[in-house]
Amino acid sequence: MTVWDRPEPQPRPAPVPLDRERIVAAAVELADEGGLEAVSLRKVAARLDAGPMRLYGYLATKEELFDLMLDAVYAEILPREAEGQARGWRETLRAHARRTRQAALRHEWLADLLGGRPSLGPNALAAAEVTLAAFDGLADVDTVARAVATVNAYVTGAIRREIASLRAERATGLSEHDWQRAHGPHLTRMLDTGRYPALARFVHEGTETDAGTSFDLELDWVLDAVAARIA
Amino acid sequence: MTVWDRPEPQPRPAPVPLDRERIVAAAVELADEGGLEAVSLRKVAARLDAGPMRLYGYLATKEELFDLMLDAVYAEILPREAEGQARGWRETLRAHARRTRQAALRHEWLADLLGGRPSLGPNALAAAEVTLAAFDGLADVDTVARAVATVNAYVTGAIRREIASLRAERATGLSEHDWQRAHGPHLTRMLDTGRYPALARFVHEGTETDAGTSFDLELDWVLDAVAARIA
DNA sequence: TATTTAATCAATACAGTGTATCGACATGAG
DNA sequence: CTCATGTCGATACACTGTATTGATTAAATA
Repeated sequence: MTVWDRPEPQPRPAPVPLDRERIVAAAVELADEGGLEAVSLRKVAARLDAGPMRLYGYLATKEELFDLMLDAVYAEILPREAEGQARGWRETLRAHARRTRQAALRHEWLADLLGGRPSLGPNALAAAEVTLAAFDGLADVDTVARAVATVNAYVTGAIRREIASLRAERATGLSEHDWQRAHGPHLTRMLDTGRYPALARFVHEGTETDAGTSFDLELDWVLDAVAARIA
Repeated sequence: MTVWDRPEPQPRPAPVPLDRERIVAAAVELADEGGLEAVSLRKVAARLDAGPMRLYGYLATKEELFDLMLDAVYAEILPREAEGQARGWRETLRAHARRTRQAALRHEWLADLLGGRPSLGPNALAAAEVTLAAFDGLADVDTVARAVATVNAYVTGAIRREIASLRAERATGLSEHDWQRAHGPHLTRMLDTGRYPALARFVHEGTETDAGTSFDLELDWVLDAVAARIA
């Protein structure tokens, strides 16, 4: 019995009208401001001028709130009606991946939720639908499923990596490149031990590439891999 | 100033001798038994017959404990000395990915930590070193960095996905295939709405493939993509 | 060796958490 | 107008991470 199975309680002329949408919106606000850890049922309820226990009419547990928040973000990720299926699987997947990344930049806590549990909300399903439909008639179901799974795994991992280093940068106030050299004297000291010669070369000689560009380039590698199996 | 920067306190003839290794071992035990959420500083300390505050001589914060736990797992992931670099980048990367997955099956909480913050512990660095060294002389630094980043992103995402559905299965006591059909009546009902025709086809017609096999196959796709750019 | 200094320890305390319980209350039905 | 249903919010509980504080111990000095 998940959130998606239980109907919302009927609205009542209460001190403050309440529904899941409002609850989730408040939670998303809090998370945008202070990360997932800033989301507590008490604070969410407070934003809605309600007692904490009031929420338990709409949610069975805090995890369910996270599920709802995630699905709310999937709503943002869905393609506009306009940009239809006419563009082929590759463009569809690429666009979906990039929108997901953009959503994660707007809502950094998305990185903590992505891939954390199966997403079965209506918007997550709709996103899956769009993606799968883009392969209609192009390959057998299992190949398509594998293709989508592979790309999604990459997207999840890449977003987590990017957000993780974004947070680390923010915590130290340095760019990633500088941060790698200055992060505590630790990394520098480790590299100077000579125990990581290859790694040292990469840290020193590597080019600092824009995260968005890296994401797109790597994504293209993965899409190429898929293309090779679809054709 | 991170964990890696601070030396361990000198051992003292205390009621119970303590060091980071022992602390991390206790934390890992707890996490193996009850997941990350079962790890509290109080419980870790209790396992070591120590007061909770005692740990703060060895850790500055709970997050640091997680960092140490993650690095402890990286130690398990490192290749045995024997199986050296002679096998080429592809085998090196593949083996690393599979060992990472195996570690995640032993320590499911790894899925929650992977990609969560930059890993700069000695073992994580050693793992990076081995991986990067496998490309020595085969391509320019930036290409190699991109290759490794892509594969790692896939591995992170794929492991999270697998552990997530493993947990969901366990929670409902059903196989994934059955679970998709039975998960709350929700998914079934959603699919029956006809709003997700492509998705419905995949759920009904898709073959239930062993997770390990899927991981390996998809990994090979990604490795192919890398190969195409290295050669 | 005697005394001071420094460090480590455990206890206490605090503010916060998710959620179970339960009495008060308001709403709809009869 | 009365009664039953079901929601609401207060209280309570067990637990969390960690700041603070004195006591106790070991090391350094005289």
